[in-house]
Amino acid sequence: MSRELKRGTIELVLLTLLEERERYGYEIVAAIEARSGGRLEVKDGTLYPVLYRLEEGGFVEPRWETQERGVPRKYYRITDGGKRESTRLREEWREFAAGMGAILDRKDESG
Amino acid sequence: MSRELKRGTIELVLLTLLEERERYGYEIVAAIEARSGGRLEVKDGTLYPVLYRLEEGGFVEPRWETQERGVPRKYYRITDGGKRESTRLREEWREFAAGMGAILDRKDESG
DNA sequence: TGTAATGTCTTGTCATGCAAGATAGCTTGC
DNA sequence: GCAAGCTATCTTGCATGACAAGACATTACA
Repeated sequence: MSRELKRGTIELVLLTLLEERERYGYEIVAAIEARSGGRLEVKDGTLYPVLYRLEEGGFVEPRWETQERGVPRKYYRITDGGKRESTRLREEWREFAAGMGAILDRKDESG
Repeated sequence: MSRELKRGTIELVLLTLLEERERYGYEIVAAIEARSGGRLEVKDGTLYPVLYRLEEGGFVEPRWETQERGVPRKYYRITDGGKRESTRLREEWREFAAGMGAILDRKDESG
């Protein structure tokens, strides 16, 4: 999938997944691919910087969890501000997708 | 509308409009805004470089038309290769939008 | 021993939308 | 005559962000 198409959408994807429950980065990467039926893929080198941006914006909060075995995991929880941001971004996405649809799907000849 | 969301979609929008008929740049700017119901807007400083990329790729061909009055217009015609590219980009967009929908619209709790 | 999976993080690169400006012809109004 | 505004194309430089590539650490399995 084109790199450029994803631009501006990853924040929304992350916030949407975190609205359901706390998750850690590595888990999110797999969730995105599974949920989208393999249509979307986000690399970890992309994901972590996005999580930091969200954290700086106050949209998510991290929490380290040490495992009995294995590497420690950094869980992210969405904040109230994050939920509002998620709603805003989702609306923006819908508007954009509707605009694309209006251009791509039109069958009449006006304009 | 967010600048980032548009990335990677403008080529498809232009090719789609040019599949209907020959158009010139200034006309395309207005058509995009009108067609999308104001949801999409592309600036001329964006449009012309995109047209050059499409021309370099052999997807469109320009033709100058001198008006009886007014500034000369550069009309662009889509090529066969451009039509194939348009189909390819449209399919890519549909896959991407479907992937986004799968993540944003899911109501069940699996995954 | 080495290979792969899990897990987080950083640096540098590249593509591209657009702000801002230039250029030029025509029209309208003062 | 001249300013303002619309039509129309073009260029330069900047900001953004996805990601390739690598580092690092732990666990598991051959």
